[in-house]
Amino acid sequence: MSAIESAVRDTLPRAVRDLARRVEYPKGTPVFRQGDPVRAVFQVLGGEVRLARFGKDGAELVLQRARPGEFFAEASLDTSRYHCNAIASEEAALLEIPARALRELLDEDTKFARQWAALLARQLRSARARLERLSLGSAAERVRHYLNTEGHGTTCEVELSGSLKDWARELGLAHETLYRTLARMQESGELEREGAALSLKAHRKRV
Amino acid sequence: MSAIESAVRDTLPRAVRDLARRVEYPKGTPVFRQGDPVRAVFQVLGGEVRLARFGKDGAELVLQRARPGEFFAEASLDTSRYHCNAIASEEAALLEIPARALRELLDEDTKFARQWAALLARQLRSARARLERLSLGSAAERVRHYLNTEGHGTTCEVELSGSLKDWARELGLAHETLYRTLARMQESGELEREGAALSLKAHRKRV
DNA sequence: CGTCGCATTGATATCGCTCAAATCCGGTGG
DNA sequence: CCACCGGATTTGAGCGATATCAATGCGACG
Repeated sequence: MSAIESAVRDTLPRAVRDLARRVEYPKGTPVFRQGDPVRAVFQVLGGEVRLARFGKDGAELVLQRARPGEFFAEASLDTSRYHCNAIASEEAALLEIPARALRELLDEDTKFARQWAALLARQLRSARARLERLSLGSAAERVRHYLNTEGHGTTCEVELSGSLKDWARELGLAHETLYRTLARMQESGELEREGAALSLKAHRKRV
Repeated sequence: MSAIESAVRDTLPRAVRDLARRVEYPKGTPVFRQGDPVRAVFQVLGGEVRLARFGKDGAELVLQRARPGEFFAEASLDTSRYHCNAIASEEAALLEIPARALRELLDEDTKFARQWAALLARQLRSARARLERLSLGSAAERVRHYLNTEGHGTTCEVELSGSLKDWARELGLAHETLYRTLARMQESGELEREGAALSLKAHRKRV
């Protein structure tokens, strides 16, 4: 196990770590599928897992991208079945935390229960930020909103983790539209771009 | 206080009820504003409260509509400032639960902490459902998704609570588009409509 | 070297948004 | 009781932005 993995793992209370098991999934492997009975909650140690649903037309909708340190399926803890599909989009190392044991721990350890609630609240705020973003009408506004929301520093710097195509889907745009929008924003000098690093030039008020 | 209010109130543990205070807000009154320090979490006893943010262009984005029995600002419990505006869209009676006391209660009462976590998880699933909906490309798909997701029974019946205009904003559509879409869906026989009651005729597989 | 997926750009069509106007409806005041 | 008002509900017309289809370059990988 890498040092990074250890660091991630250490964010959990010992009690949880003792419950958990380390598992690995090759790229493209499903961790669970929609409708499967809920057996565990997961934390990503390394790699990436995507939570998605598929529409009848086969279009994939990514609900969440879980990166190292992040949890997923945590909203399913008190349901009987998973409500979406989890697929390792990169080779992934996961910490598998049995649901039953976690539930018991939540009943015993109030400190951990508080942390858990805070985790859920954070996810909820994040989901609402995405909602706000998707309700914006134009592509440029969504990009700006993303940078304002997720970016760091006065220039709202963002280091994209995946491909632009992935990002486009997260923004609810066709990837071609995103390319063009970025190009236009660079053209106008509003946006700075070097590979996967984006930043705003003229910083305007937060959304 | 009405019988309904009592029933709502009874869904809370006594310990919380003892902390809470009943307050009323006339239609249009702000309960709190974005940036205000977090003093309380709320449960709606009667009426309706909307949580919204305003874009720089003045457009309102409704993040959540809280109806009787529902909580709001619960995701702000462990933050220092509210991240959106709460406005009574109808005359509203609320239960105001001081944040500090609630935090203490969460540390003491494990049973309540579990309920609280379940509440957050429910909200999270709901937000993700909305996310899924907004990422759909066409107006008709969003309407179908809404009915499939929120509707009851095999025909996905839904009783709209507000105006169609409100619903349109929740779906991320211009109201004119929603009117036309509904009209076309009725035209094609896919949708049944009687005032605020909607239902699907030919039920197809869930999204 | 061939293949595959991402990145990019072009052309076109579609769909939703915007502006406009007419109607309906509930509530209010004379 | 009736006139009037504001907001919701429709419907129309036109524009523009985005999705879609297509083609090309490019880099990674076997």
